[in-house]
Amino acid sequence: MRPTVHDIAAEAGVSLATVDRVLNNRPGVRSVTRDKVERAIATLGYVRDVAAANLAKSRSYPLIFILPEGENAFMRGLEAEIEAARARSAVERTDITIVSVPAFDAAALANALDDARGHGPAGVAVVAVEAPEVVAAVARLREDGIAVVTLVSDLTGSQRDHFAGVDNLAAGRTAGSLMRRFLGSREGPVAIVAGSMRVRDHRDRLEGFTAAVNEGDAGRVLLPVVEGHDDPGEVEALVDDLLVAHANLAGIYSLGAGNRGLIAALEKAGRQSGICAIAHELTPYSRAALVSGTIDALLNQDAGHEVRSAIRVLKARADGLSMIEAQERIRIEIFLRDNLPVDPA
Amino acid sequence: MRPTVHDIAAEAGVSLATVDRVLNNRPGVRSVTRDKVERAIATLGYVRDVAAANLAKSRSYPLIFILPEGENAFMRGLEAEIEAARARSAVERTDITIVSVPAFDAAALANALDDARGHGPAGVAVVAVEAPEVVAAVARLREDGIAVVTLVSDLTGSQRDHFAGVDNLAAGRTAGSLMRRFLGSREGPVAIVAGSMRVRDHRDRLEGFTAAVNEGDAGRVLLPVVEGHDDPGEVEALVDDLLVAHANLAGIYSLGAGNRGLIAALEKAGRQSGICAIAHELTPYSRAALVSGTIDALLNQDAGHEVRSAIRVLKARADGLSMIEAQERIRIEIFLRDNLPVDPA
DNA sequence: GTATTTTTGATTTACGTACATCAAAAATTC
DNA sequence: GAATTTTTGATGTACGTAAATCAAAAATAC
Repeated sequence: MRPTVHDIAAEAGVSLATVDRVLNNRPGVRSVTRDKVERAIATLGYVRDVAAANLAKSRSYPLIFILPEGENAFMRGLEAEIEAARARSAVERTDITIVSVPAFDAAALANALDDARGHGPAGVAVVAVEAPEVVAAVARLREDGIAVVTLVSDLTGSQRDHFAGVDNLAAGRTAGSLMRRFLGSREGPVAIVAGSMRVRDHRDRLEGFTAAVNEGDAGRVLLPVVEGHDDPGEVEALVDDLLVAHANLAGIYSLGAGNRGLIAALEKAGRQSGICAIAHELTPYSRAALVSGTIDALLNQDAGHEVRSAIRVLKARADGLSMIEAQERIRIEIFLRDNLPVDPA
Repeated sequence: MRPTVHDIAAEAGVSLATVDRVLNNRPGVRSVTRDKVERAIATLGYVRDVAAANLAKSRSYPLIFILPEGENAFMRGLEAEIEAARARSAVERTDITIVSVPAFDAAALANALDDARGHGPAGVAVVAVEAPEVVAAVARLREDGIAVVTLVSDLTGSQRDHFAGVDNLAAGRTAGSLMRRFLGSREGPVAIVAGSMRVRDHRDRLEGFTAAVNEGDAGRVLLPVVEGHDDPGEVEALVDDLLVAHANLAGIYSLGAGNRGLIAALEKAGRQSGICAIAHELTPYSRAALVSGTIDALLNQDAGHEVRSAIRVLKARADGLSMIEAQERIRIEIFLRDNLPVDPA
């Protein structure tokens, strides 16, 4: 049987009230006594029964999720997963609020973080934009003892407790390696379409891709990176131009969102162009393009996993508990036509 | 605020005791009254607070894991994950027992299942071997109201509640597709090394691979499947023979375990042989071979995820609760040298 | 209508923890 | 050594559910 507070009291030779004072760092305990109790806790290997504690406290976890607005299919999928988590609120004792901010707008994001702080939540999950004011806003949250998790895109130099997202350097490398192997000896340059170099994940992917696609001998020519700001229309125009300017284009790596535009441009050009296309994130559009052969490979991060992970970590941090590291590792999923999960629709 | 049993009692106009009788199907309630209570439950959207209920019941979940013995690195890794879960028993209210049985031995497995039944656990997780006596043993467990989850390898036609493992048909297809794309126009046949056709996962992988590697035109010659029974020594001898017999061998697909033998044979032959090797399961050996370039791609199933998933599902089933489907989907992970997770060691 | 059985209500204790109150004991100050 | 402050103990209530007991009420049988 698992030891309880009563066992600690007996072991330490103090009353239940004193054990309670130590466990919940309430004042009025001499350090000698505190030591006795802490020794008893260590000896018995006591761990607080979180379920019972939460019951007694009627605890709930108010959490705030901040993510970019706009028609980015991945972000809307992420939001759907947060909604799904909200539906489980009763069971999980969470109370989730979703806040939308303009994409790639550091000032707006910093404001949203400060607003969140005003509500005194137990934790905040945020899709970060890298900027000093955002780092500062996160620091303020942490000073108030609010747990912070970055979601999808990390925030360099910040005090965030955890990053719920993939290793984007490795993701870029993986894309580069696949591009290299899929192209084999085929001639022609490779184009790269990004969203914005303002977000860490895009920068990381670019770096990884560039390194891996030319690993060994290769000598593959990479065209200058173009930015489509995750906007389908913008991306489509950019890819149209690329296809015109480079008749012998061998491959395209789309490392951001707006794949609807990429797919439209490629299909206009006719897939017989034989261009090897690698993109990110499984959405209804990109899925269809993978099945039809317009896209050759998709790298994906499981939005549902990220959201559930963020919630677990925020709850654990709010209670000062540890987490199961391996469970919170977000995988870089590689989808070919052959290993697509069953369509949920 | 979430409704409680008190709210139901008030809503239905009955006493707390009656609500309790209905909720825990105790006898002695007229069907008219039972209906009243059930309507109140529906109206208020009551869901039992599992944490509070478990506290009141001092409930624990005795679980039994049955897996094959032997030096199969993947299975030993799986066992380590079960041990890790056992270390969390106090927090998760589980009480986990591990049972080992000879590999590929249906009779021994059926006996182990019957033994497990004798202990009256809340649930059983089992790495299945396909055989009628195993199916029958699982049926007996289910008759006793014991939840059953198959782990890694499924059991066709059985009454198991859930399968915690990957879609091995898709895994085989994925391997085939990668082999086809990686080989490109390179000449030469492809060899296939299996463990045993007695387990469902190996049969499925073979089927998927065969279909995908020759998709489209391809016309790749596949050598007859050889069985190494997941034994490194046996596998090494088989691969040695293959390399001698087929000087122009283009690729090898190892769909079972015993990769230590495969790697040894390939390295003896010298990797300049330029054979494209694709195998399953990330272990210390296969990881090193992937890094060194002896193996080109590894398909993996996350043993930790499978174990945690099995536990979640068994607990939920034991309580008659539903699960988060997406969370229990075990992914087919594709590892290249470029997206290897950080070495835990 | 009485006797019997079945159904329902009222009440209590328990699970492990949190939190509050008040009295008693110990330590500190002067 | 008395007065004051700090520390500790004893006790009770609460969280939401489970489970048990016993009495009261209602339904059924004869």
